[in-house]
Amino acid sequence: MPSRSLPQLCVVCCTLLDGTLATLVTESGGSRVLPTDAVPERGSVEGAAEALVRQLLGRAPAWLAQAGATVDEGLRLTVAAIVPAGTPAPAGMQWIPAVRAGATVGAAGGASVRAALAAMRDRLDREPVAFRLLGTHFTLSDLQLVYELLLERRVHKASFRRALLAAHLVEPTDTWKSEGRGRPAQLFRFSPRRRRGVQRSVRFELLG
Amino acid sequence: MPSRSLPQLCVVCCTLLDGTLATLVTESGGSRVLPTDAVPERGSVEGAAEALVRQLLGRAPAWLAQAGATVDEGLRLTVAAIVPAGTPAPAGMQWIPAVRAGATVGAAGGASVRAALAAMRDRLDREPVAFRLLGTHFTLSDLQLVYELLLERRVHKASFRRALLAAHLVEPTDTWKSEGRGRPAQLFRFSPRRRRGVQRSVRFELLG
DNA sequence: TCAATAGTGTCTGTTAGACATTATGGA
DNA sequence: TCCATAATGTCTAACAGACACTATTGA
Repeated sequence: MPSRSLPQLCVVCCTLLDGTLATLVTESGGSRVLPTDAVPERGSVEGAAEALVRQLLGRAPAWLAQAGATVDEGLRLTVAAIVPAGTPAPAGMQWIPAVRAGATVGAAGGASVRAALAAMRDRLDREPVAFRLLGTHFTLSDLQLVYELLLERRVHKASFRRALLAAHLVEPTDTWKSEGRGRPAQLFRFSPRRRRGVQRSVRFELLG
Repeated sequence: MPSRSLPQLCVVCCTLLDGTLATLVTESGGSRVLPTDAVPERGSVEGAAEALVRQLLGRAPAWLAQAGATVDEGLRLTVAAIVPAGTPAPAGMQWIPAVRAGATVGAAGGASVRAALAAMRDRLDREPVAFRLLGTHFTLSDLQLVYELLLERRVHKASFRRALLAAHLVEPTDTWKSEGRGRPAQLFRFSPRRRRGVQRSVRFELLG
């Protein structure tokens, strides 16, 4: 039987750091690579990715999603993971800005980072991606920042808040956060919808 | 080295048949299974899926997308594929309605079918999924039917046509299709947008 | 008082969805 | 004539985006 490289599992672990999206990389002899492990023979892809994050950071990710598979030099699955802001990087690892990560972790790693960011963006309106990047309590400005980072575009403040509250997706708490200057911001909690809102129109965002 | 089952590539090949979505299955000793091949050691997942469809049906798929990976008993990648309506099933294979396929091809196969349908639905507004299920020419009623099949909900006719034409996503031809009864319908062509339309609002379709 | 950020009220143009109506074929 | 399907016109409520404004803190 010919030697066949084992399928690899590559995790793009993202968090919020200094107002930007950051990705976990391991320093490996001068260069940086994404954390990787072998795909197990039993279980699930998500379970293996969760175990890998837990082994690296000491805590389970708050959210996970598959982001694609490639076979350039052996099969390689990419999983996007989210850990809440404030998780420290252990020795030998670093949080680096996601926008720079693509150029830092090699060609295959860069493709994985882009695929993971796309997976998070595509699920932003169906899964609690933004809420998992934040903690349990957050201001609406925090939440808007996360949406703008993931969508890579500006979001209109008044419309954002209106739609958010109309969907009953967040609920206010009785605490406020003061950041030095400016009016203190009210803290909100994630409030999962009971039922899917009526989806009305059909979107055509099609390129060529 | 322990024997390790090779990664499998499973294709959920869909087409339009008698006004429903149909999926290609192979008859294998009384039971039906999804077409499967080994994942190659070089190349790409999409390339391998395309080759498998070409080998089965004698033609390349009109569209492809990865739909996920599972490791219940060995690694298994699922790819969703589309071939245009009218492609005949070769000997030993069958088109069966996609809604029934989930219960026909076993547990793992059923999960693959559901994942493939979800992949098509999720990309419906970004990629020409519906147009690839149809031929080069189609009526707007045909197109609306495909959207309704993939979204699994009714679509409002007037709004659908308005949004479609406003996006310049289709262009009329000077031919009409008559189906026996009723007024003949004008045939349209797919007309890819040059640039992405301005994306405005943020959607919150979030469940719990 | 000023700068900075949070949050709201109002207006306007766009559009989704409802509904009715016309158009055009076959039986 | 009747039926079936295609296609369009109009109305209304909802809503996105713009803008201006108020609110509340620290410096």
